[in-house]
Amino acid sequence: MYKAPRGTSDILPEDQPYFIYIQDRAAYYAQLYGYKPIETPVFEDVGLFIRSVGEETDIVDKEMYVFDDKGNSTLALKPEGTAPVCRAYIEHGMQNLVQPVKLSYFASLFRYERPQAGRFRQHHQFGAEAIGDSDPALDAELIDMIWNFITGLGLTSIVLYINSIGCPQCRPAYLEKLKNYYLDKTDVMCGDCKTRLDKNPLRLLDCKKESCSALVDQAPKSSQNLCPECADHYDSLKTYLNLLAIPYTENPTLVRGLDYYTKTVFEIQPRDETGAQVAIAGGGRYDGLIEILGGKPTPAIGFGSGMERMVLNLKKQSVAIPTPAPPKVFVAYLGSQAKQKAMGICRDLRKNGIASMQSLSDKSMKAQLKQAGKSGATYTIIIGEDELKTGSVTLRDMSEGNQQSLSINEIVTILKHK
RNA sequence: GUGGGCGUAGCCUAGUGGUUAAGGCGCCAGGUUGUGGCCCUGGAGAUCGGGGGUUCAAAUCCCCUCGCUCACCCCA
Repeated sequence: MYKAPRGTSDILPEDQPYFIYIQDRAAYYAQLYGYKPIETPVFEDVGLFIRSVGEETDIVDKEMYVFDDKGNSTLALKPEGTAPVCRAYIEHGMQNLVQPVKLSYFASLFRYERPQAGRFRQHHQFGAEAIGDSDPALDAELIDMIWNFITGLGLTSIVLYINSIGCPQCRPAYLEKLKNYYLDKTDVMCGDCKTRLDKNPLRLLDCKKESCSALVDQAPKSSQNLCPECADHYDSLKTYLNLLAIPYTENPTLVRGLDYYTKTVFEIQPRDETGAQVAIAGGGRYDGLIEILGGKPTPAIGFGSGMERMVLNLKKQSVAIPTPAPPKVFVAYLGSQAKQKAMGICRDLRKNGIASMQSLSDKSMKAQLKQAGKSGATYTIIIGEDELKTGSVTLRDMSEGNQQSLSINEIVTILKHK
């Protein structure tokens, strides 16, 4: 028996309304804030991700699906959405458009990792990137959009965390300070943190281990070690968020796993979650990325939001979502002549935009009515020998249970007005 | 990659060494020669995740393996 590969899943009809709902709302907000849709390939040159996300990150180091194609290109299923959009920005000369260029996307992303609650090998994100403007007002506007989008879904008890992790001017000095702080404490650090000290010191700050939390509390914070430009940027962001009435929580231990982030970083999470992989959305500024990828120095900011995690929280919070409309009409028949009439009636109903179903395989009337009931149809049209003789159909109201005889020629017109 | 929990029909669950593995939901059919939702009756559907071992006898005990799941790392 074949099964869906580990970490992947079929999004079955019963879950589709959630995804459709989220996509609808996302597209609405993207449009509302002036973001234009873009779609990039499912796979890209592997170098794009190595250069942008960072060689030392887990995403590149151990989570990418990499393969060689028959033309000896080394490709990777995209593990994140920002780098491809930046590649497209550069490739299509979008620096010649009015800046910032605002782009939004839906994408399947692939990471080879052990699945658990809210984490998969293939998942879906809604993301947006605003490229070509360094003003913190843009940061605020983007955060405003994602905040309104997520709260607009009906999710409650969510919290927005923000932080600033500086820029190439101020971060090196901060990282030195951080390392020096930890250097003489290695005997009380957990094993993971010892590795982090060497490999990715920023990560020291979000160690969840009880034993390390005291160290984290006392550790120097990036937001207090910013250069004047970054400090101004962070202050302005907070001013603008206040102005927009977006509730935020400064979180000095919020760091992001991708190398390209600068200045502003943020995450949206459900409140009071004990588990760890709870971020519904995350993003930040990446002022150096376009240049790294071969474009002119261009500031930018973006975010990604996980659709599966939104679904998870919508279900957890029992948020009512729009359900798809059932067919209005089910057409039941008895006999081969009536079957032909039934098919014609269905065709005419559909031509008039009336969603219709019929059974097609000569089932008993009882079975057909049962199927009609299950389908949720408002009405059932019944056509058998009696109706054929008189050129009529029987129209049954499925919730009332009553029925009437109507001319076969009028049935479409009548149903159009029901 | 590391650690915990769990694998019995499509779904949920009973059975923890002894005949043909039980029930509920769902599905199909009949009760109603053309009428759903309630009820009644019947039916289909399970190599008890897979392999090996112990035993007269294994869903049940042991070993291995695969899968699912939760957590860690990391991330949406």
